[in-house]
Amino acid sequence: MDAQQLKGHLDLLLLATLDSGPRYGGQIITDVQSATGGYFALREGTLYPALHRLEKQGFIAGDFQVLPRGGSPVKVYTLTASGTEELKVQRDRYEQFSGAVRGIIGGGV
Amino acid sequence: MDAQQLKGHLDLLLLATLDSGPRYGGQIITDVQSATGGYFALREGTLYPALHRLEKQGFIAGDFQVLPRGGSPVKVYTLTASGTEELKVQRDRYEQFSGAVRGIIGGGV
DNA sequence: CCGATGGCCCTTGCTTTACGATGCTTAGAC
DNA sequence: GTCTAAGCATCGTAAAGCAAGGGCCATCGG
Repeated sequence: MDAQQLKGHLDLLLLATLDSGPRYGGQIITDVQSATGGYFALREGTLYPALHRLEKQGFIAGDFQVLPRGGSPVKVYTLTASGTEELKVQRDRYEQFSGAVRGIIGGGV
Repeated sequence: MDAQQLKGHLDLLLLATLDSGPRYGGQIITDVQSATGGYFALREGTLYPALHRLEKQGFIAGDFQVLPRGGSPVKVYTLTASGTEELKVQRDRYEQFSGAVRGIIGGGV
């Protein structure tokens, strides 16, 4: 994977991941990796600042919880109402981006 | 358009654009913009450094020419053989990237 | 009871790269 | 000779993912 390739698309991926249910950091990394066939291998230094950005913007909400299986409390992130809206916006923006790229590499124009 | 969205994909767009024929700077900007319905509006400060990168890597070759319509000489860039190879590689990489994104935002997983 | 281990969370500095603004060079018009 | 315009090039800035390191807490082994 190319690091630069991910820039500008990470927020979309995180919002979309949380759209299917709340998760904590380690889970997000695992799920993103498995959902993309191992293509996106997020690092902690990538994930946590991104989560904090999204939380600051009110798109997701973090809450420390103790899991049923015990262990230390983990910070579980949940998509908020405005986060659902933002997901829709970012999805549309990605479709525009994707369509624009196809317009060049696809048509040979 | 989001600036960050373009990161890591610009080289692909430039190679693909030159794949349909040699062009000079101003032409590339115009063609990319029209081929994407105005979505990608490249700036000079974005284009020229990128062209120099690609030229340094041997993927494109620049040559000053005087156009039939006269005027100052313009630097016409042509896709090289290794540039054609690179285009194929980058195209595949984009397909992987796109598939990975779809795996997350599409399936809702 | 106490130290070691591991998972999870967070932070700091680095690197890459698109962008904005600015300047230079050349050719043609007057 | 002077002036204008198009195209080419460059410098500084900012955004964001990455690598590396540190701290905390619960569990495990001695």
